[in-house]
Amino acid sequence: MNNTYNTKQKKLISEFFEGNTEKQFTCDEISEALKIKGTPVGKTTVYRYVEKLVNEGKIRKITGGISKSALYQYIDEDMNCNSHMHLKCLKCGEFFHLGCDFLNSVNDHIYEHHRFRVDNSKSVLYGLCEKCAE
Amino acid sequence: MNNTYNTKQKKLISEFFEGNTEKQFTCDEISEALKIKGTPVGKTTVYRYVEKLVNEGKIRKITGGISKSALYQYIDEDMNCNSHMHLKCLKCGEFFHLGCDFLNSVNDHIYEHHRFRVDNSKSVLYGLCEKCAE
DNA sequence: TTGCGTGCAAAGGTTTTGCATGGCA
DNA sequence: TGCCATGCAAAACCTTTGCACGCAA
Repeated sequence: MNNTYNTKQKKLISEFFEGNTEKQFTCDEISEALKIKGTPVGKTTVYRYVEKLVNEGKIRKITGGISKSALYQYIDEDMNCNSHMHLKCLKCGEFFHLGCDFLNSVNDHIYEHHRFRVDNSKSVLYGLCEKCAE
Repeated sequence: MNNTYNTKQKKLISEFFEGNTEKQFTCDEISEALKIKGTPVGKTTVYRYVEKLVNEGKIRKITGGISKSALYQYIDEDMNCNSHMHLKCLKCGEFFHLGCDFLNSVNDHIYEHHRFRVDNSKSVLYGLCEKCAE
């Protein structure tokens, strides 16, 4: 079986995400941040555990933006992120949750009329936020 | 100034996209396909020109799926791709255009109520298509 | 004690860059 | 002719893998 042991490293990575729910990080940044905190976790371990967290739906992997490396972000269960859409500004990188009734109905519409199950934990809409559009 | 010369290579790359508007390719695949056709274009040239076409909004760059490398696809002006959303199945990779009145109103809603300008040439929703969801 | 987890080093793969040559205008 | 474009080779990156050692249960 996989990942049956609770280790210090896994706890540190999870806690790092939980303490930074609105930010997004590369694996390298996570490893560096933990090293600076005095609780270093090797980059390889970060890559491996982060992949597992993505598969479990606990964090979001973001690849579409400006960053060359993949970014990872905690999925806060209290925010109900799986039922709303998300935006990311192509210029400043800011990330927005779109919790509103109209948009929550988009996925239902797509399923009912187009027979496609959108996964909000894997989808991000890109464009320009108000500030960056001037 | 940049790219002021019309070369055989640029023409071949553009024509390749125009002749395969519903498919998506990696840079390597484009270079290989042109080589097989007897009109080889170096991989470096493909990377460089494809980047320019993306910046000009002529082709779409797709990074979120299963493929490790970036995929590129022609944006057919006749299909009005900038006004509708797109889906890509995480399992089979199939790509869908979502042309319908309800969904065309989504971007307007996001702009009016959330002050964000979604760019449909840079955004793809991921999930499972009907077949792959069983 | 057993076997999963960790992390270094190395490999693998994609994309970018340097540079000499080639080709457009 | 002047300058941009091409493409090889190499570099630069990001991510994954192999392996010996460490640690949880």
